Amino acid sequence: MVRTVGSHGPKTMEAIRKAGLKLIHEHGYEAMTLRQLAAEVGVQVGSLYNHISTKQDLLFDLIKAHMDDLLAELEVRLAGIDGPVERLKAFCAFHVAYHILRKREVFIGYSELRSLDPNHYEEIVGLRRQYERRLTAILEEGRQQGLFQVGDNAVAAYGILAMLTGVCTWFRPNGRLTREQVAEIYSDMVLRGLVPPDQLPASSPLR
Amino acid sequence: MVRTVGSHGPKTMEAIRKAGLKLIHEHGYEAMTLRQLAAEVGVQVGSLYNHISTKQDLLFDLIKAHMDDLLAELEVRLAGIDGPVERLKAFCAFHVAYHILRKREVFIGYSELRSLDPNHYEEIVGLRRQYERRLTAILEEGRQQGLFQVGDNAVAAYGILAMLTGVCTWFRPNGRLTREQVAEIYSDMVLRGLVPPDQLPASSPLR
Amino acid sequence: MVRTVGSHGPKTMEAIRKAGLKLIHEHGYEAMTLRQLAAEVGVQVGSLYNHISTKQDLLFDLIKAHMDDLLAELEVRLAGIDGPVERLKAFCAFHVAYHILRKREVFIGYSELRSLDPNHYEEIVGLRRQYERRLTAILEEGRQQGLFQVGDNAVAAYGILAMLTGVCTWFRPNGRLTREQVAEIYSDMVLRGLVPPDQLPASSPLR
Amino acid sequence: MVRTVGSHGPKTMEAIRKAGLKLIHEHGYEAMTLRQLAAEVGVQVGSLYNHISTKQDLLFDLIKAHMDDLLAELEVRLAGIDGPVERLKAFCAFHVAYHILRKREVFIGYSELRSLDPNHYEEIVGLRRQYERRLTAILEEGRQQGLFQVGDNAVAAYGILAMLTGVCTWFRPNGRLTREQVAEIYSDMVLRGLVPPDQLPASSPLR
DNA sequence: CATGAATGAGGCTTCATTCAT
DNA sequence: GATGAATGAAGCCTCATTCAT
Repeated sequence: MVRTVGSHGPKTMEAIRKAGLKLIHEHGYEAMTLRQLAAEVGVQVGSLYNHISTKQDLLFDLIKAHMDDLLAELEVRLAGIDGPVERLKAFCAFHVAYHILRKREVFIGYSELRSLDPNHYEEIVGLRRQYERRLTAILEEGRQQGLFQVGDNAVAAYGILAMLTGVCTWFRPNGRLTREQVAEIYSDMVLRGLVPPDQLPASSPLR
Repeated sequence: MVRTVGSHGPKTMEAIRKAGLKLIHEHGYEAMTLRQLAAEVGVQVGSLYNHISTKQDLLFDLIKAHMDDLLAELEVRLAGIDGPVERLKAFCAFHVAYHILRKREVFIGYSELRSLDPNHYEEIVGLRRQYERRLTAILEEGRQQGLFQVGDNAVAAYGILAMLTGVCTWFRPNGRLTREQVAEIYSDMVLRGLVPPDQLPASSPLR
Repeated sequence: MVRTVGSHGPKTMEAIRKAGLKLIHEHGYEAMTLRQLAAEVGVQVGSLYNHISTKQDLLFDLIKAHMDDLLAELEVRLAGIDGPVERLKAFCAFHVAYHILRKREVFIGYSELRSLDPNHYEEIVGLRRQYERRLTAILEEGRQQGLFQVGDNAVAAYGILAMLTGVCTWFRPNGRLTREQVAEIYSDMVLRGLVPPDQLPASSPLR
Repeated sequence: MVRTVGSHGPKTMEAIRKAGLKLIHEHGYEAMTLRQLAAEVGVQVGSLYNHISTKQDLLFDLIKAHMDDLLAELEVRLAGIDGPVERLKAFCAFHVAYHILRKREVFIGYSELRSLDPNHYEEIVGLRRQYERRLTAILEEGRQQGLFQVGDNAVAAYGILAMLTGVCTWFRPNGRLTREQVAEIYSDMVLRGLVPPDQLPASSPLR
């Protein structure tokens, strides 16, 4: 249990967020105690309340910040990319990369939804729907242009998201495959699941 | 909220398991209290201890029983089916069906792993690996026979499992699609992600 | 700090009420801690919650029981007594006696009103008004019969109640005066404050 | 809720006393928190300690100042008044007026005595006794001159003080009666409770 | 087997107070 | 003189677990 003794002043809030992320990821929100959190930060339990208003609020803050980032970075990534196939590839690559790099936020964002207060829950679910709509819009566009063969638009979106997100479960930074390789493999799988072979871009080797 | 008031005799243990499943699914293991459980069963808290030895043990029992069933039923389903393509289709259909029918067990089996004691954890993870090996074996067989084009065997297995398992997240019993339709859609997506078009069985319309 | 070690079973609730009365009287509701209460009862803090639902509820219970008793016993005391003068004397005697015998309940009933939840507060204030109306009814009756000379009915009632109630502040069980003597002195003062001398009953010596 | 935002300089202490008076009256000393106090003053919690040394000390200051004022103003009021009957009337009128005008100080001075440290408690009780002795001296003088008929000197004093003080409980500034009328009514009641009718001054109509 | 009550640890939160800036 | 953050104790309450009846 690392102890950043003497963390002080405006840095404390950042330390709390970081420690909260770590502990909630490890033990779950319900199982994490503020004693653990305070110890990890290197501070007395009561001092936490100079920075957060409630354990519940800390959870919401973390998830909200994650969702905001996710949406904002996706926007940046898709900007200027045209055509459903290229946009889908970009989406997949982005999703995999983000989910590898911010594994813990992602995990918490999914698994601790039920620990949110009803109001907080609604807000986060709304953001999540916004994100999903980015993908369904691409699928719909591709379908209308006759590029994608999709049994059901929504089912396909759910399936794709679940598959891509699964990367969090097993990816290890120093494993056999690099982040880019994994993104490539997944993008391929998704595209081949949707695009008739003769429409596949030449750049996608059937390796 | 079913409440088997005054449940007696050997039925109580069954009621506890059922209520536990429900409550852990709703609130999570850490968040569920034995008071809630007792109330759901229609019994006083102390009485639970005539049937379970520990809250932790109840969790393990539920997950273990689920894993045993999963493995046993898969065995039954694959029995007598030959050829990687057909076996893969059977696997997908089974996985989807089971995950739809026993949503709560499945969810708990994934999300509450971290709440298990180390020993219990190891045992369950072992069973889970057994299950995954059933899939990788099929993939490997298909690859060796030149039927599947897989970038990476393990990555493909993880991707497939994550995608199929995702069905729990969104499937609603009385929704637009039947269980069979969903199984078909998913099987298709998986097969097309792995099998070169000319190898696809005629029975799989590219609808 | 007396410790009734081993208090058990159905006696515990009674012990809690008794200890609560004592401690709230001594330190005030806000200042009394459940640690103190549990220690006084001879029990762990958590055990209190097998008998009370909340610190606030204990306070309400104590005050409510006191008000119910006060009203019930007054009814008994006034039963069968006729005529405003005799009824006023009986009221005074009863009030003084009750307030001497149940000093602590009385004190708490006054001073901790503000610590009650709004709902509880309203209920108790309603009962208190009922009690005051018993006195104003007597005063009004006496005034209509020309027996009492009262500047203002309500002011007189408040004045009388405040005076009589003040006995709690100073009376000591083994002091110079007996409970009956004090009741007599107070009754006299009240009657002489209201009744013209020629209407005073012969039984009230101007000693 | 007046909020003197940004109160500066020597005015802050006065604002603290005023806010303290209000909040202790409303919630009681134990229930009032320094956070509430600071908010009411329009200052951060820590800043309070530039003006007070302790929460306990603030309480003592407020009560002590009240008692000092009470004694000093009584002295002024009684100065130059001769004869037990007139002095008693003056005492009653003063007591009622003061208790109406400084309701909150009075209330706190009674009800928060028990929240004082032992040393502070003794000092305040001493001052209170000084005040009571002013009344008993008048009663004793009247008795020796054969003007008052008192069953018991001390009991009478307690009774009178309790009655007069009770005015705090119900008087409303814009109610049916003026402060002067109430003082008159109370004085009458007290005098008639003590003075044989033939000794009553002509100025006191038996209205 | 069920119950009700006890335990002791620990949960989140708030408190009065201190002190560097 | 004001501020914000730290402290450590303590607040009420809930928990899983035990056990006599």
